[in-house]
Amino acid sequence: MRSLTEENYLKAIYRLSLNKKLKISPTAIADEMGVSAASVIDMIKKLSEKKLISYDKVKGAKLLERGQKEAVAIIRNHRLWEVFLLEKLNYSWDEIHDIAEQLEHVKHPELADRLDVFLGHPEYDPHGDPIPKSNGEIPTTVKTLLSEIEIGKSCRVVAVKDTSSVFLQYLEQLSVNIGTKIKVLDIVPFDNSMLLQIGKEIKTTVSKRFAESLLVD
Amino acid sequence: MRSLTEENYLKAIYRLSLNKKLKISPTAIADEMGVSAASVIDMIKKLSEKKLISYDKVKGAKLLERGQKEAVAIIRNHRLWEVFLLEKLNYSWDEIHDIAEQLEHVKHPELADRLDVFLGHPEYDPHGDPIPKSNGEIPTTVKTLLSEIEIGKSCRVVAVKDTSSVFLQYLEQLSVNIGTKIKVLDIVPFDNSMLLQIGKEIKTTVSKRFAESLLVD
DNA sequence: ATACATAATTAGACTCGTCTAATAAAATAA
DNA sequence: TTATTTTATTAGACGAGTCTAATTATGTAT
Repeated sequence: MRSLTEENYLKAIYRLSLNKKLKISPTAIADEMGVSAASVIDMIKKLSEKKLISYDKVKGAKLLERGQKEAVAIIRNHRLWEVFLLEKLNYSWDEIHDIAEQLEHVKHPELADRLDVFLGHPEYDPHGDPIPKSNGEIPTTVKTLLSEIEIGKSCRVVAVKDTSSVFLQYLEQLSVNIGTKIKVLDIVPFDNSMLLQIGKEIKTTVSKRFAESLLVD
Repeated sequence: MRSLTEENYLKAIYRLSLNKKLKISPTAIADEMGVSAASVIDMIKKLSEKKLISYDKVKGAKLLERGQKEAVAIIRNHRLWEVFLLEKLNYSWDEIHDIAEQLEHVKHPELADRLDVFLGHPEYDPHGDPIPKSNGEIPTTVKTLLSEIEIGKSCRVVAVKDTSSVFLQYLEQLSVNIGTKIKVLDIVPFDNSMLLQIGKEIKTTVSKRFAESLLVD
């Protein structure tokens, strides 16, 4: 059985490991978790003893197979719950993270899988991050920015990159949601503004900045 | 902010308070929680200081207004999540309790209310316990045992009282689920067995014991 | 290569929730 | 009413996870 705290350390180390360049030092983990370096050292000892991570002063920390598996499972839970909160409970983008942070630690065999089925096997969470599969495999992120779509092509919104409320309100105004179909009708060469057909009804022009904040497939 | 442990004590005291006769003594709480009496004493001090409960050696412990409110909120969460797990994730009766035990502590304003809306304002959880309203009001349990239904009357299954797997499998075999309509066609005076019309298809006789294990409205 | 700065580690303390063992108080039985 | 049993309470310890304040290593710049 893994404690809440241990799980959070694994998650933090996982997150840091995504940035291949960076060495996962005690201080890096301390910053990520908002605790003191001393606390991190203690936990590193504990997780190493449990063979969840390896640690060496020069190379830093690294998830071992079991630790990696557990971290990914938690991320999977987190992202599935985010989808649930947004799609089923109509929470907004900016609220779901904190709640999912709690839900991700609820443990029961099958829970993630059942949630996955219930949600219709979503591939991305509402922030555009891929949802790991049951076996721990993480679909290589092929999410595309709307700004990369060519004239004449259509796509569907899978996530937002910017979650500021101004942006979200703008989306709402344009009736853009996850799943909304968008066709790129034209691109203005001057500033790369895009003329879009949003769903069936709306036709509008958006800035390059806007197009770089929407993820589509 | 309430700790997990504090919440569990409040819940335990609430549960004990339902049995009006019983004095809520440290030992009673210890038994309910599966901890030592010494631990309970400590927590009683803590909860009293926080004005969540009152305590007096002779009268025992009692929830104060705030404690009561918090306990009921947790129960509400628990029961709503149970409905979710059963109805949406297709978990079985005997699995939902343990998961709900974890989910009930997830905190966010509106979470319970949104879940309530999503589930269509259920009145009972799958064990037949009433789900407290948002304002803390608990619908007075008017659930009836199937055994109390008169000949010729119809009712709908709202919950089960017995959650043993033999019983649940029996129900499955009879196609009895929450919501299933049952009409009492006859009662055998000898042993109070009941002849039932279950849904449209099935007509069968069940024992008194069976009829006392099903809750209907 | 020495000096200064940063990072890692250790030591010791604190809080929370738990325990066992000892003691005090109350309830019950003889 | 005294003896016995049960319950409440206190004292002291422990593990988990945290902290601050040393201390020791490591790096970096001059």
